[in-house]
Amino acid sequence: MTTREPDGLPSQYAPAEVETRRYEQWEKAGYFQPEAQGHSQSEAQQGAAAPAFTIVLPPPNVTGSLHVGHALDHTLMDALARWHRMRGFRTLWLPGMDHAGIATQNVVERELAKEGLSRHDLGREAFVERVWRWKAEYGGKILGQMRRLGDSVDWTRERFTMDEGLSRAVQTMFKRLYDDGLIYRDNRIINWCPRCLTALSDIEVNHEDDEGELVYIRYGDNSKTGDGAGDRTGDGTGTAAGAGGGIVVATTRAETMLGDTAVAVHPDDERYAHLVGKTVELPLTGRRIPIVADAHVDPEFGTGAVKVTPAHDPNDFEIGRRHDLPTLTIMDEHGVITAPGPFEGLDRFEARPAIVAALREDGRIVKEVRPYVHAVGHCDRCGTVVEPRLSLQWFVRVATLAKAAGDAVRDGRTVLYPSEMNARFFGWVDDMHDWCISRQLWWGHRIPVWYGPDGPDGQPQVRCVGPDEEAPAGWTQDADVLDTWFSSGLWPFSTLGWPEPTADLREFYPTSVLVTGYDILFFWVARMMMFGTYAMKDRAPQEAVPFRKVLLHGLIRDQFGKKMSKSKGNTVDPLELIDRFGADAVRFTLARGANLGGDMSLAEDWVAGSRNFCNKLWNATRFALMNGATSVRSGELTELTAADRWILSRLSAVTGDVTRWLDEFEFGKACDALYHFAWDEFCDWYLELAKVPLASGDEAAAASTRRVLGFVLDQMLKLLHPVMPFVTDELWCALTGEDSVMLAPWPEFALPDPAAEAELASLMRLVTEVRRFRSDQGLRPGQRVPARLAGIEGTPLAPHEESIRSLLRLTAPEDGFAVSASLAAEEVMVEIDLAGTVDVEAERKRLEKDLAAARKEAAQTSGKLGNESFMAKAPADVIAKTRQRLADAEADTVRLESRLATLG
RNA sequence: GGGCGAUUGGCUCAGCGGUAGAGCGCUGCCUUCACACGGCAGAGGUCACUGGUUCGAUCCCAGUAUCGCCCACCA
Repeated sequence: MTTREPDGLPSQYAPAEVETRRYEQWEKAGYFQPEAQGHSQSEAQQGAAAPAFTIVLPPPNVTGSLHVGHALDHTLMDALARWHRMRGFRTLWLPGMDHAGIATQNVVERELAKEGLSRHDLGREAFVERVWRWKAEYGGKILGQMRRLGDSVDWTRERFTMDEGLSRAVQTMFKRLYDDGLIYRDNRIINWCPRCLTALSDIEVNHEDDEGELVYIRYGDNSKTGDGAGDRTGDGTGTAAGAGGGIVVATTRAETMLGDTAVAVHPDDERYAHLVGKTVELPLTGRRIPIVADAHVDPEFGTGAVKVTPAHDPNDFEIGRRHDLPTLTIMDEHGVITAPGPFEGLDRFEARPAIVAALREDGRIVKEVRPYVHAVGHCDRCGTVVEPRLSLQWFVRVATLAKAAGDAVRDGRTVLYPSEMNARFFGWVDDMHDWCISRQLWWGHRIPVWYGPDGPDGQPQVRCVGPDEEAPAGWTQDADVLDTWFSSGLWPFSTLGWPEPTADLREFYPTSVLVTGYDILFFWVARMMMFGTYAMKDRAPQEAVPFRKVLLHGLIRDQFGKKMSKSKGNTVDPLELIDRFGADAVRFTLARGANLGGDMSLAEDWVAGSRNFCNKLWNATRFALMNGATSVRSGELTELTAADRWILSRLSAVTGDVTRWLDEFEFGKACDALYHFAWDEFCDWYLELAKVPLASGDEAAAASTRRVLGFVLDQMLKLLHPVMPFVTDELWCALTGEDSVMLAPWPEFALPDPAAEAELASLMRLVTEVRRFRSDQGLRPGQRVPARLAGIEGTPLAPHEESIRSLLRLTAPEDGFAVSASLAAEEVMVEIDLAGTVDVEAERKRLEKDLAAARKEAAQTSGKLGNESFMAKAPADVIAKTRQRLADAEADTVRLESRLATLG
């Protein structure tokens, strides 16, 4: 039940209204823009320009909506941005979106299909126009969702990979690479998606284990004697080339045999040495093809003989080049057989069994068919099995670019977190294939190359056209567009105005940190580093890299540790969680689970737990306000009690810890530290202790406590703000009367007090001990019990007698007080009058259990101290600690024995 | 096929060469005047297995098992 209290704050935090109002206020005030952040509050930085802190948002697909992976990504980025803003950095978090070539085109094509149209019915220009219309209407849903999360991005600098400035950047980059000979066009085997009808780069292909068949086929015919291989075989050279003659090859893609133009064996393979240079007959076709020797062949695999299909397999293509074999294309772009004959017009997956069946008509040809599980490439976008296809495409020559990217990490100009990712990164950049960048799509950046009339060499003239150049009249532009990742690779600098020498580029590049899941380290990070170091090569090397740090966080799994996927139905919608628990709760849960390098699981229960934490903060602040707390500066903290000095000492520790953890991207540890400080130390102990002076009637003591309450709360809310922006802003403003905590200076408070910590630790041990007794005795928590704290005078706990009595609900001894139980704790004998109702058996059981534990501990530690090897080799501090443990255990033993004795 | 990581209470995870931690869940008591989205107390683990190094191993090393991820042009 929510009741409205006199202080104006209801007893439960209601996130929805606060979130909407606060976000609007922040945006309106311009806090997200570095220009409006007013960097004058930090004395340390006066006179000097505030340092810049930059994050570019990994641009989500224009087709996308916010999933829980984004929510984690964004929470970490926003926490970093907010933290740096509070520390006085000119902070820019730049948002934007990716045009997502294939994904977007597919979406719009599906929409067209509902109208019975294909993109070809519209034509290129109208189709692209239609995609833009789709974008205007439905695209970018994710941007609105980011506001719900509280993302403090600078909306005035939002960019899109297809907007005019970025398109110029793309064209400029292409032209520079082209002029430097780093872009070329070639006829090569590329990954082809027969459904999307476009080339794909290696990273757009996912390898999955599929069940297939390995078919052993005998090439060459020994039913007739005569030329070729047949007449020399059958001489016991093994099963491969054995009885029956010819040569047996193994294949998983039987249909490609129609395009075979050779059989290859290893040059050192003695089984086949006599066949090299001969020809065999290719079944079903009547063609004779040569047997060649090539070192690529693995003699151990299959029969050691490989069919060679240069037009349909990348390895075979290379073999074909080395041996000058013809390329025979037998399939069209849809994966339909085009080779004349009975299989023409069949889809590749229909042709495969059909061809095996046809081969089987002659019982001697198919030697064996065995089930075979092997990795097959699938289109990243639609899942269709990728077909290697020979075609004319554009490529980036990556060797030098990739090396530069690798060097940036090797030199420490860019640091990966966690560093375990270095090995993966190097493995990738050091062995990268040339990047196929042309796509047979309509949605994307058109390749800026134009073709004219034939030149002197009989080939059409080619010209790469820069952004400020005109193509010669009458020439035609290349029909293809660029891979989406080409433009995203420019993101850290194209968004800041490159290639123009803008002020933003000067100030905010290199960006400070890139935050992303480790799954796209290679997709995207490596490319940005290749392009960034190249585009900025006129800068000093350490200023050329696109980011100084890369934070790679784990993936989010469900509560059972399983990867989330739509097909499993175990996805979590972050917006629904925000609706139910509030954005701060979702953010805190994600940040708390974010351990460097580790994946995290997400369950609703934890979000509920974080929601409870928000509410705890809410009520702690409400309590403080109801008691007249206001924020003060640390200089106003005077007349401090031990409890005050204790909480201030703990605040000092958590301030240092949180700052350090954030600096190391250890969000989980920072959140844990704050959670325990706020809940266990501040709420459960300090607020309870504070009730004594607040209610004491001693106005000086109450005023001092109000100041400490206000100060600690003020600092604590600031420390929490990067991760929980909404609730902290609302509460901090209620406490201080300021407009927003967003630009409040980050706490640097340090007032450690070991003596106070020791004193309060002693108090807590005593209180806990007596509470346990009370619980064991079945006393209701609220029940007042007469008690005497015998012997407290002169101990460090003496000043706390009133607090102890308050925490334990102990009343002063009155007439007729009779000790029915006494517990020795912390040098104090707590004598309690239970009016004779003490449960002796329960107490005896408890004491005997504790006594057994204490004796065991004493025996163990004493044994250790009697061990010569231990005493000789263990370090002094360990021995000292062990001695202390023994002393404690012995003291406990004595104490417990005496308590047992008093039970009678 | 290659590389990397994981294996700790019911669940999800921290931790770390020297007395096992958290959150949630669980048990008992309690509407004590900030909060039942709460308070207090409590139960629960031979830190995957087998060896090794060490005075001492959950932690270091080797091997085994299981799981996960990334990379991959052996047909």
